[in-house]
Amino acid sequence: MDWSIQEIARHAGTTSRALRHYGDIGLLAPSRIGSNGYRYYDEQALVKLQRILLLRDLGLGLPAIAGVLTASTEPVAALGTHLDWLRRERDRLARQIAAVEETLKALKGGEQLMAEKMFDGFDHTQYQEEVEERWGKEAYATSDAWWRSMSDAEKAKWQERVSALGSDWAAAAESGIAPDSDGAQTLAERHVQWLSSIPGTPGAVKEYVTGLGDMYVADERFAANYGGVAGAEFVRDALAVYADRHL
Amino acid sequence: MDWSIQEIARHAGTTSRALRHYGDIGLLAPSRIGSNGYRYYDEQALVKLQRILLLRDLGLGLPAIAGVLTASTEPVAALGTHLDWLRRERDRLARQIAAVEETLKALKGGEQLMAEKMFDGFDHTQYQEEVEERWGKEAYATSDAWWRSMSDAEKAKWQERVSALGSDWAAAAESGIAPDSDGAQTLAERHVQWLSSIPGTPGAVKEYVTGLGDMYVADERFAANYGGVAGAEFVRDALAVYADRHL
DNA sequence: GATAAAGGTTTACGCTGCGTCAAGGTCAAG
DNA sequence: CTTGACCTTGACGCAGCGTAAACCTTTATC
Repeated sequence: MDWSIQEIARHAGTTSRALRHYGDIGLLAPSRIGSNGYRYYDEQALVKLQRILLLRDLGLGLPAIAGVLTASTEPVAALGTHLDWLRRERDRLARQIAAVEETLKALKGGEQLMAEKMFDGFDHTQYQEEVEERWGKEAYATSDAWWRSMSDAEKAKWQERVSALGSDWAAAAESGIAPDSDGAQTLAERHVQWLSSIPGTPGAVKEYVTGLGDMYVADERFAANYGGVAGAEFVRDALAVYADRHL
Repeated sequence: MDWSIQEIARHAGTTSRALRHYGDIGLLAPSRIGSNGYRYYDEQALVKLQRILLLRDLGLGLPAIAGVLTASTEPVAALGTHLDWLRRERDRLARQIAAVEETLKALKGGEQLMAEKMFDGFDHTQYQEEVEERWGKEAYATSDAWWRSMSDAEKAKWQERVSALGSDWAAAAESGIAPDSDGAQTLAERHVQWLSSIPGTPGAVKEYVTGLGDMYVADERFAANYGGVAGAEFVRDALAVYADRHL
């Protein structure tokens, strides 16, 4: 009482190719192989195949399925792990959808929306003098050209990154951890990397970084981005430690 | 004013490997290649790279990004298409999560829950005589062994499929479409495939399929699964047409 | 008994986006 | 001259099969 590969494939709602694949990876061997090389499957194999397909429908990977089938893994454990992964994936997708929606909205809304929010409040024209004075005209021109070349979508995304960094700093400052703690230093590293990604700036240069830290504290327009003066002080201290250690 | 591959990679927050990859696929070429073969990137390249990374962060595929960069695709269109895909993926994940959760619940809940709901109301012991009479003792024994060998999770999944099929039939019947319409015939095919997946049954045999159709109408315990007698009649007619055409 | 239609076999590339060796040049520093 | 850091070009690996390619077997038909 057995079936050919096509027959069992139709029975179970899959393809002969998949069955050969399962055979290749040792997940489900034919119950019998004819002298002509044909694969034949019996009822036991069909039952096993249905278990495989069921678990696969739930999204489990073939190795995980193999674990369950050989009883080397508890089904509950395997599905539990899998469920965690599914939920993380769902959350990731949800965030990505939100980001794309925002980007699209910005794209359709027009350009000038972004102009004021540049660099998260760091308007190019508004701060032009300051930047030129501190870092030279060249730096400003380069940075400006860079910003202008970005599309709205890119500007929006940039904004997102900037504000994410800002709120992370604010949260860290409020949590009461030390500026030289691992958590704060991780943020400092992100901050420096972010700075380095702006063309026309000195990037990861000690004086530049510490100088900026001072500026954040001194100028409340900047401080606002990090949860006020207290937050800015935290940022400054963390950056100073980081610069001292790595730059 | 240009950077080495590592430098620009750190600037932009990616890896040198990715940059080589982008070069290989023609997405972003180095602005200059030294006599030693080293890749160098200038500011224009950095800007382009940042656009690439931004779009990639939104989940766009590299080919789609290439389309946007070469201005052969509207960013709004590309992101719109992408958004649709993201949403479908999210929905698929949500359904899968629900399925896994249900399966887990069933697994943890114990075994006897399923025993009565077998075959969506088609309890083995309850209908044993009927099955034996119609299809012989062997068929029943085979089918029974098959069912018993399944885990709760598998039984649950099976239930799900059965009830999905039933409600699809009921909906089709109520929608007023003809039994020989494409929609109904698609369901008939699913139905036959489902039947074929039960070991010990004749499977896709004309007499078996049409006979079952008659049984669904004659026995209201079965008819209930398809939205009552009217639904069962619809199923019977659709199956008859299908059997006539394909079996 | 010849022939054609189904169905079977193995072998192997393709897809996504790089990570990760492998094997070996280049370059600045000690 | 030697390290060590950084660069190069291949090329495999991953998940799960889809999809030819090239070639037998079995089955149905004439």
